[in-house]
Amino acid sequence: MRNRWLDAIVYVRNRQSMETTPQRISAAESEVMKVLWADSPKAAEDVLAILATNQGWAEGTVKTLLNRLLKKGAIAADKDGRRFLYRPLIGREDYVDAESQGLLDRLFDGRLAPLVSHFSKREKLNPEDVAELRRLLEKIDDDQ
Amino acid sequence: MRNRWLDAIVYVRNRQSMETTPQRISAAESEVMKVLWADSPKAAEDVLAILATNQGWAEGTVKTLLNRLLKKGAIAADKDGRRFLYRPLIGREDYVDAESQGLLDRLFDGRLAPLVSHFSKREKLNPEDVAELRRLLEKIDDDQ
DNA sequence: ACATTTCGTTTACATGCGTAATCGTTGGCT
DNA sequence: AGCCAACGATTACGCATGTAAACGAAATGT
Repeated sequence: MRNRWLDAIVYVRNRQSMETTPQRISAAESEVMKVLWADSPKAAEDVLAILATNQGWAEGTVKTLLNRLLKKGAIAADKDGRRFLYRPLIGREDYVDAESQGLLDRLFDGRLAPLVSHFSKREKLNPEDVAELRRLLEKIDDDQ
Repeated sequence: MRNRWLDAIVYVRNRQSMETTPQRISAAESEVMKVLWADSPKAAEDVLAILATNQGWAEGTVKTLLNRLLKKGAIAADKDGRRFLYRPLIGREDYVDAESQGLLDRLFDGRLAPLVSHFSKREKLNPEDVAELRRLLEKIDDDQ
């Protein structure tokens, strides 16, 4: 059973080879994605400015990550004069969705309630959280 | 800012060096942990029997993983005649907790409600899930 | 025109991980 | 006593990742 990629979360197809080559977005790469999701397109310089500050990364690091994301097809680069502007190709919602579902699948039988239950048991829910969840459920009910 | 291990989920201290060396439990390793959490102590043979079936792993693979977990201090091995019996040193609850919290921190500002909200927006909540969540909230309220 | 700056591209390198095979030791069988 | 089987320990190896530095080409300033 090929299960090397059971944990593959967000993946893309490599379009030069027709082979299906799922590629995860790594933790470091996802920091870059976050920056682009927050506001794009952005030049490498701007991405660097943000990540240098909030992750302490050097220029080379950010460039490598941008390139790896390009190869993985997770972002695109559009020429803008002498430089490129980068923008995400995969949506943040899809990414979040896949990551979350992956965690639920691995740890909670794919369902949300057991996760909430776990948090409750571990006393990680303060009254505000509970209130917020309650409001959410009400809204969900209203909607249908 | 050293943040290489921001994502470190479950970690242990290497006791020969006093250095703090956080080590994640990898995906494959966590499969071994699952087996031991389900029932322990267990001989390598028994762990293998399970993982050979449900992951398709060869003997060498399982032994490597057991050894890596030992080195990481995530499990212990107690001599039982000529063989060893393995048992977890870190609790499943702690592991699950750290993994879950890690995801929430990375994607949902550390809070649970936004995750639930995300699932709801993505229409990943069927009525049963909603009902279950509602029951949970009631129970939580009752408890305090 | 030439030197310099600025980008993107290529190369680097240690460590972790998935996935085993092989080695070595020790107890048991004949 | 010697051989075999069973187990743990050691070694292997390619790919991913974190973390860059070095290289090269193009644009810019002088």
